[in-house]
Amino acid sequence: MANTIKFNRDEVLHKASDLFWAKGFAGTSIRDIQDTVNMRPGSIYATFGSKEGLYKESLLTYAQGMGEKLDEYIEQADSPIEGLQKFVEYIIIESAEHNPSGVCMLYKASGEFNGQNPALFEFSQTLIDSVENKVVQVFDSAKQQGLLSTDFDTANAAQQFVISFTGLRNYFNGRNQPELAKQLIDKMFLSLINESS
Amino acid sequence: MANTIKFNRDEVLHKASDLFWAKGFAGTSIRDIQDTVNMRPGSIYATFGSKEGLYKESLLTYAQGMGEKLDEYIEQADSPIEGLQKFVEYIIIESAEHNPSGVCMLYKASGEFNGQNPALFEFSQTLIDSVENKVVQVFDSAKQQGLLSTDFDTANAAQQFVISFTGLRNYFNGRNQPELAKQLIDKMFLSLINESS
DNA sequence: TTTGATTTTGAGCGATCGTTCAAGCTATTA
DNA sequence: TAATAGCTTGAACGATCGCTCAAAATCAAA
Repeated sequence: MANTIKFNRDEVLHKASDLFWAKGFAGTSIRDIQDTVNMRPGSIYATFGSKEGLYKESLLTYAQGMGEKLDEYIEQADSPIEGLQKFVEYIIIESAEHNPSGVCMLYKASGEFNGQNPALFEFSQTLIDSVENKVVQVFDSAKQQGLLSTDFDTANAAQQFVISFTGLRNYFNGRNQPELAKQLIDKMFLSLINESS
Repeated sequence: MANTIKFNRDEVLHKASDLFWAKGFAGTSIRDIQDTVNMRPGSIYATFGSKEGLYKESLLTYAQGMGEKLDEYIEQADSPIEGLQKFVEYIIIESAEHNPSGVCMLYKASGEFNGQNPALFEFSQTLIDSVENKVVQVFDSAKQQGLLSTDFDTANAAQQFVISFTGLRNYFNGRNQPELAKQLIDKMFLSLINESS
């Protein structure tokens, strides 16, 4: 009945996501994309509409991928909070060198688009909010399992977590000091547990 | 003997700095620069060499300007640490709306150039390091004035400060919640003082 | 095997990019 | 006042930008 689609949408989005993550929206050209996803401009535009459309889906792909990674770490760990900490160590220390960028793509987007592209800025903010909400659920889950005191403020802890995590991630962008990073991550989780109850 | 220079170098650099800060390096065109600094391309290139050269000087101008602002706040305050806190409140709360960008230009640069432009990345890292060094001096100064215990770890406090500050700044990028910001800044300084001695 | 709906292809559009440079202008000196 | 050194000007270069679309290719249904 028709010609069939040759590319794998998810694969293309992951590759585009990594490229945008590394080079930013303005710093990435459609020809860069063509080369890394092996598609011709006509197919790209037929599928994603525009550079902005492709970026939007790429950012969502990034956020979902991170969410899934976090789920994996939590599932494998003995407790939700231990899983969260292992996830942080993975992001800041283990995956740091082979990652497209040392900073969170969501914050990179938020910083690039604030005041420049309201639609993409708002979209990035929405995803950032969903991250914080997800972390609240992690703490809630730990609380339900009796791993945190009953007066533990999970919303406050999630907020502190997001702030400290992005601070640490920025600090170790381009800095290769795994043992220091490990120290500061330990310290961060200690403060998190102690100061929210 | 010759025609005279018509522009004010410092004024031009501050305007270029604000533009680069807002739009990023890749997102800013020389024609954008021409319009905001009111210079023709020939003059710009005769003065700064290239877009990269102008950016480099603009980033330095930003860092110096922030350093001077911090000095002002410290001079006006009763203690160095109070000055530091007022400076943070100025950056995150007061100046937030009329600032070119809600995130630190140094970290924006660091994030944009890591893996893309080694020269500019290294330059941004150098300036970031100098910020941390400056904050160490602030804490040292407070210590010398007897405002901190003798075993207060100023290097550690400066490191924690830089991490928390950038975390907070990113968190409040595009978010207008001054009272929450004030709360979290207070909390940050309390932790800073208590945990480094 | 033919038909036809659908996807892929890639040359190329107009706009904009960073940058150059010959020509014009300006203020000091002789 | 004429000469000249140094700055400003802006047209224009080749490259690249995001994007379009007619033509070619593909595969299932008839």
